[in-house]
Amino acid sequence: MSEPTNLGYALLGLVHQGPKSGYDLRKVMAETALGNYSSSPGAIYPALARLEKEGLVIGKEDRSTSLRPKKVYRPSAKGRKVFTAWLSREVTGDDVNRHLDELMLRFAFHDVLDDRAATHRFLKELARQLQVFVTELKSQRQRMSASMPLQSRLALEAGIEQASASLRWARKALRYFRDERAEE
Amino acid sequence: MSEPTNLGYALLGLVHQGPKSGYDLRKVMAETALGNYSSSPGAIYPALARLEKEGLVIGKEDRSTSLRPKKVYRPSAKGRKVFTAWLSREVTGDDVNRHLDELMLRFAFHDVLDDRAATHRFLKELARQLQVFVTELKSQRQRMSASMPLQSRLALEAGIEQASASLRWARKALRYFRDERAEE
DNA sequence: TCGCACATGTAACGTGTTACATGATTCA
DNA sequence: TGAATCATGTAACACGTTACATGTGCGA
Repeated sequence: MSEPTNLGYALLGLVHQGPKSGYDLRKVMAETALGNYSSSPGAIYPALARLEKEGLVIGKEDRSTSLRPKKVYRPSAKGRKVFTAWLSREVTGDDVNRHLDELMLRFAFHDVLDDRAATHRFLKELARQLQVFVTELKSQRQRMSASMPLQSRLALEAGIEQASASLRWARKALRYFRDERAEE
Repeated sequence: MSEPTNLGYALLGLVHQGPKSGYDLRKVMAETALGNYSSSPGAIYPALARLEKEGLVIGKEDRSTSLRPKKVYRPSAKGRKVFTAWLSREVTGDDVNRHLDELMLRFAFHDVLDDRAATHRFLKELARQLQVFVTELKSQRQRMSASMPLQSRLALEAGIEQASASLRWARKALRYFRDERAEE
């Protein structure tokens, strides 16, 4: 029915790396940068329940250890399809502007695609859109900096620096996914 | 009763720059980087209503132009106090990790404080915490990069680059707020 | 036996998103 | 007269936060 949230996609991505229980997932979320998408039980467990209800993951009770039975999740065929479709989505200007975190999340799981050309395209488009974004921010600075207090101007500067850093990163990352046949 | 959200603080900050209607605020939000905190009427108008209910802003009907009366907001004394208290809050490690956006929002409005020493302290602490954060990310990279797919490793790298860019920016910005008497 | 890590959930709450609704004023 | 802009809102909905609840197995 409805689309997973970023948290949902993060969880779906993690179970692609091997079957995991809710508790396992919580730990990974808490210990890595993925923690930005929350690691609290009040978010994780309902998110898993939603993924299961939508048929994107399959949960199996596991009593192998005599512990309280834990539920281990793995992606379903549909889950794999939805996930790779998400990974393969076009990179839009709006994404770069407002949802850069989601783009980075997608990139972090791009190995699931196992398609160097697709990742190359992703980074290429990301770099292009970041370039546009940086240019926009700079023209905003030019237009408005005279009328802004020093602090606001510097805050805008911070945005420019961060976006520029992302752009440099994307260009550097591109080198790792250059296609074998020189493709441009 | 309850604390304003980032959107609430953004609006409260904007009315410090001069009385503004909901529509004015929507325009500013839509046209600037503040747009990250939403510019949709379904967010702005309820947020303003909350600020008014909490006594942080005062809304006045304005019929000066014969238009449909528009409501113009300005901060109350309490609103100014709450706002400056927010601006003056300590910079914590958790903030840097998960709420860097809020820190930048606070900095962008720091001119309201009109206190160079306070802004200097803010940036100093921000730089310190960013340094800690970058170090943490780098040690995470060291510990885990061997077991991660190339893409995840690069995504972590992106986080490091962004945080480093913020750190460089904070150090540069510090120079603008050096206290007159050399204070360290 | 005491506390900690393991393990899974629920309930209330606030808020942002999307979509809808309404109406005045200005200009072509 | 019709469209664009000014101007303010409401309602349904989904989701994350916080806090709570419950119980197991293990090591000191």
